[in-house]
Amino acid sequence: MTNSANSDIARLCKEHGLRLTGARKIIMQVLLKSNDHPDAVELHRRVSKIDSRVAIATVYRTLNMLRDKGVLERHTFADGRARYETTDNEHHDHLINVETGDVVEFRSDEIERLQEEIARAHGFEIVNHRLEIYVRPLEKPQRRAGRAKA
Amino acid sequence: MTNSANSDIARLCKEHGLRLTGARKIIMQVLLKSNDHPDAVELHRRVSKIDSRVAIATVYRTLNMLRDKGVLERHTFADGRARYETTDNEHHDHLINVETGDVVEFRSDEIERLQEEIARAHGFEIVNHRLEIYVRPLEKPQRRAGRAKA
DNA sequence: CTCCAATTGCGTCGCAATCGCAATAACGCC
DNA sequence: GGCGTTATTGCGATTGCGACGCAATTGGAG
Repeated sequence: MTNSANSDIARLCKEHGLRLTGARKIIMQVLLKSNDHPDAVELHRRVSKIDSRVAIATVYRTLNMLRDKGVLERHTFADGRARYETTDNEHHDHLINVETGDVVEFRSDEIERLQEEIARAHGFEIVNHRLEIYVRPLEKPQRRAGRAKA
Repeated sequence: MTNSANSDIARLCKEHGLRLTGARKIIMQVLLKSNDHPDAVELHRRVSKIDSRVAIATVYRTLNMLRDKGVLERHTFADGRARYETTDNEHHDHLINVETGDVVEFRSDEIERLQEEIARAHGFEIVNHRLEIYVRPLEKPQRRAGRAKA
């Protein structure tokens, strides 16, 4: 299992003319197995668990590099910290659970299309966009007047 | 012209039980006449032009206060800095011209509705949302292959 | 005019992110 | 395998935005 990931990482580095260093290996390995949307500090925490010598500056540098190469995407949600995810084939937007911080991905072709329309109507073309919906779990339908207990 | 603005400001302060101080008068006056979406530093720059003694900390404090009172909205676009605008009656989203930094407001009921749908479909209710479309002016239709001149 | 709490200005802090630089380590070459 | 070159790293310091503590100032009610 680590095998395929390893070769992916090696290939990625080769393709972009980057040295396959220890820090890079670990950081990319952690990234690839992260399905959530961790921030740099959280990533550093996970990386440190594997090799505590890796500096957070290196995490930031690697993250920026991978973003520049198009391997990663960086999102800055309302809490301020930047969070990362590996670029996937298809664009998507985010639902953010304000109670837990969890992120759910979604995609709406209809919204995408409407955005295009709006931009064009204003004489623009879209470079990029971001749509974040901050949400809270729906109360389960209750028999009586539900009251959230403190 | 300064008159009506002045009374607006005075009224705002009264309504919220705030002292009508010199700094406040200037900051609010600058805010009311700003149609763009300035950040705190830019606001401070403008305020300083009127009274250079006003500290940026006061600008931040006033901005936060006004946001808490619902008079202002704070947006954090992709560049990181928070930008402010006076709250208007109706929610809107933003088109941001990446070449100039200019901001255009728009609203799409259809997009709003779709968001509701999506959130509900995932078992959430919307607390808040933000949609920013980063755009670039459409090339004017040209006769020949248009080339943006440097 | 007086008094006192609200407000301000200044300096400092906190946090995320970046940077400069000396030390280290990939990797092409032999 | 050993070498030399140069990218990369770790460290500490720094930046930039924003917030805060505190002493000095100042609205504005009486």
